[in-house]
Amino acid sequence: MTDLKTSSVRMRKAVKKNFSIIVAGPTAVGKTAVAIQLAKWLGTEIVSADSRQCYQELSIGVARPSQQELHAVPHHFIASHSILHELNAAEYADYALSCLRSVFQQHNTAVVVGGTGLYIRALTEGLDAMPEVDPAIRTSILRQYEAFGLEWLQQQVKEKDPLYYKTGELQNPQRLMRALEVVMATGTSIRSFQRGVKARQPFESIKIGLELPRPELVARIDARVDQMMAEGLLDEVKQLAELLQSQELSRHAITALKTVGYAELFEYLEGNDSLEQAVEKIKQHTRQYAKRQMTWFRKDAEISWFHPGDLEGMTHYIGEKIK
RNA sequence: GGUGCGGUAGCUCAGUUGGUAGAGCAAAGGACUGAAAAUCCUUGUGUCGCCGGUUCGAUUCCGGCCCACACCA
Repeated sequence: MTDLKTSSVRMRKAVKKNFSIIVAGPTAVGKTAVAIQLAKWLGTEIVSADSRQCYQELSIGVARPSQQELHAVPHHFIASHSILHELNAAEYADYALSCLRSVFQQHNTAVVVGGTGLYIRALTEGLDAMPEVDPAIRTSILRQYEAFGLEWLQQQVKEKDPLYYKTGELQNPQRLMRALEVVMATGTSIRSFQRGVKARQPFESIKIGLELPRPELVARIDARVDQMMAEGLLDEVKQLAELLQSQELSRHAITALKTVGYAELFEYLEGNDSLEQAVEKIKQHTRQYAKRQMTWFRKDAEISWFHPGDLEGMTHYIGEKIK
């Protein structure tokens, strides 16, 4: 009798599974609309995987979902953080995972949408555990790099982390500084922490990629940038400039402001470009960004690709997977 | 009409003391483990404005023409 009971409980546990429907794709392809439709269809909530829509201070330029869209389906990781406290992929993974856990208390599916490939990977596969690095070490390295340049950085890495020097990107200051801060903090090469082990997450991922023919995507990007300008992106940037001034901060010190649509308009406000030039650059840089996103997502063999209008195809595909 | 400056890669320009040319940006492809809308890597044949002349050889020198800009009339 008791045996039977425990085995049936076990059965139910084994059958019960949580699914994250991951919606990925380049910027302006139409992810937001698709995610909302899918979330409604599944009767569940959305966790964003967008490294910029999470900032309260950025709205028009990062194509944050509208109030109406946000009311249609509960969203997580949208306008939830401040540019004054920047986050990274690891913090995102922790945050998003706890969002998913709470969604899974009520539902056995969740929709994850976003164009930030690294964040999606961090959430679905986890990141290797890395040692804490004293922020003072980081700032000191950054200051010295700014003072002495790339050659100094390369020399430091060569001396302190020859393994990274042999295998890393020697022209990429961000990576070199990261490698350097880790050896300086721990005495051990960053390579020894990068195990590449996939974490076992409390859900199964179903990855959906959205794709449009390039000319169509480019047309959508151009139209969306024009619309952002019409909606008052320039005012949003001016407000940011005021915020920076009141905090005595340089925009260059805040990575979240190195965002397409913002950096170019700051250049305009600083008198380095005409408004027309700035807008043209926003379009250009958005195209380049979309291309980088496609490069990232294309090599993920787990993604099934759909036209953003093919909702039927997506629901059919998801239905097969979760039944 | 005159004078000056220029016409070289899709764009902005560098250069060749005569042996057919190279940067930045754009474009295309790629990478990516705590900055990721970030950061980085790879890829450059183009009647060197047109027509003549000099020369073994002209994009480079000379002449003419066309075009653009500036100034003078």
